[in-house]
Amino acid sequence: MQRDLDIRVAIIEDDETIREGYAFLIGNTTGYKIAGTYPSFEEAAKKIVQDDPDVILLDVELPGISGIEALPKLKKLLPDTHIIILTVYEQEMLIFRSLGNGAAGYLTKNTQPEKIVAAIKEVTEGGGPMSAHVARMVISSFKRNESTPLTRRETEILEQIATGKSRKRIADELFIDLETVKSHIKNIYYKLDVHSKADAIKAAKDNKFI
Amino acid sequence: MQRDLDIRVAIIEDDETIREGYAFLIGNTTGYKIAGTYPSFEEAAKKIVQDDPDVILLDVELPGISGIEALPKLKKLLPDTHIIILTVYEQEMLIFRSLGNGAAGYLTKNTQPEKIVAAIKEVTEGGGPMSAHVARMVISSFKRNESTPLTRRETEILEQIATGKSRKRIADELFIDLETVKSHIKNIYYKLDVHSKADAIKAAKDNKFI
DNA sequence: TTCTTTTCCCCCTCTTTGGGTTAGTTTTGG
DNA sequence: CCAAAACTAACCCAAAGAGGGGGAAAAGAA
Repeated sequence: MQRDLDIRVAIIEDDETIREGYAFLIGNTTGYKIAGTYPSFEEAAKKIVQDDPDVILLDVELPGISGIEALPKLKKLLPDTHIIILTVYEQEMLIFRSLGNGAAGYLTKNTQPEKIVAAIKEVTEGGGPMSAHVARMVISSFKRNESTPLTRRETEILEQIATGKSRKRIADELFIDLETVKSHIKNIYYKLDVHSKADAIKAAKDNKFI
Repeated sequence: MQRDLDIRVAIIEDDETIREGYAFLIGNTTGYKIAGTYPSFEEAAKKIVQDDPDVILLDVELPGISGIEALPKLKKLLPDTHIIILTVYEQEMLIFRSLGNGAAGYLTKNTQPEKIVAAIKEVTEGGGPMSAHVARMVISSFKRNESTPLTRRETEILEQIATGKSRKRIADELFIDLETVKSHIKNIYYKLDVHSKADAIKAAKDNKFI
């Protein structure tokens, strides 16, 4: 086995059974090597830089500093290392935050062993491992709520407001009068039961009206 | 040529050159047949049901009713027809929303002819929006630009601004003075070379700083 | 026709924004 | 440890914008 060509994998996971199970699996796969295993981010921070992994498997729910919080810190310690999030949950928010925080991929803990190894290989080659289930969830999150109380024009105007544009600018771009935009906004606020821009944007996004 | 075995393709695209180009290309490929071509959704709505296509190539930016708006209407008219989105720009959000609304795939208009035909074949065989290519795109679209000129605090404040909150409210929620928020915003504007909220949000989103 | 949507008008007050300039404290990196 | 960067805060100003009150005409769809 040529040590220098192996993909070096680190595991940060508090559950010993899972941690050792993954380590055993990966350590016994040709082309892969365990660079280190740690029960928490605090432990990992001490040694992970000299252990120098190519890929880190990171549990989202760690004791102390959570995986989500640890993500940017790990990225800073090891900018070129790919991080794959491990979680039992498959929740939208968590996925978005993980991906937005620099994770290269996302795996649920019940993923089959072969797929875990395949995912590690994939991220080192520049891809992102994403199960069809997760992909479907992410894509469906872009779906609008069809039972919006807002009319087409109101939705359009609220979208523009959400980009930070002024009422005047929206009026100009939609070729309508400023007063018309104001009227629409009054109706939007009434329908969403809010009294400010920020609350309208939040209410609309929460309900997927925009 | 056995008419009944051909894959029937419809094109909804306002640009005549592109429309006829695609029609010529597909019509002259063995196994494919043009079921109809239309310059707008309004035109398509009149005849597309009796033209009965297996696959529809749909432009995102149509005059009148846009492609995005047309998608659910087409799905309702022809529930079993696969729809492939056509776009000039790589408008990620638009593409994702399309996928969420029932599109089976997307193609940019400069795609090579062979790939267009391949994409049509793929969707008729069940390859949908969960292809590795699309999944990769989803992940990369959530990745922040690591070489942001903005500091952590500036990014945080710009994110808050992007939600429509006032400076006062941001100051309160971050437990800092309004004047501090103003200072940060001045620095943000200077760094992004903009002079307004809307422009800062756009510049930051375009560059994936937020 | 009737209802909804879209359009536009007037009034008002108060908040917010963008910009100029300076400066102390804290954190971070070499 | 020291210097640079980041974060914090203060003062000034004019202009623009936001939110809310009321009303009403025109266009479209049901």
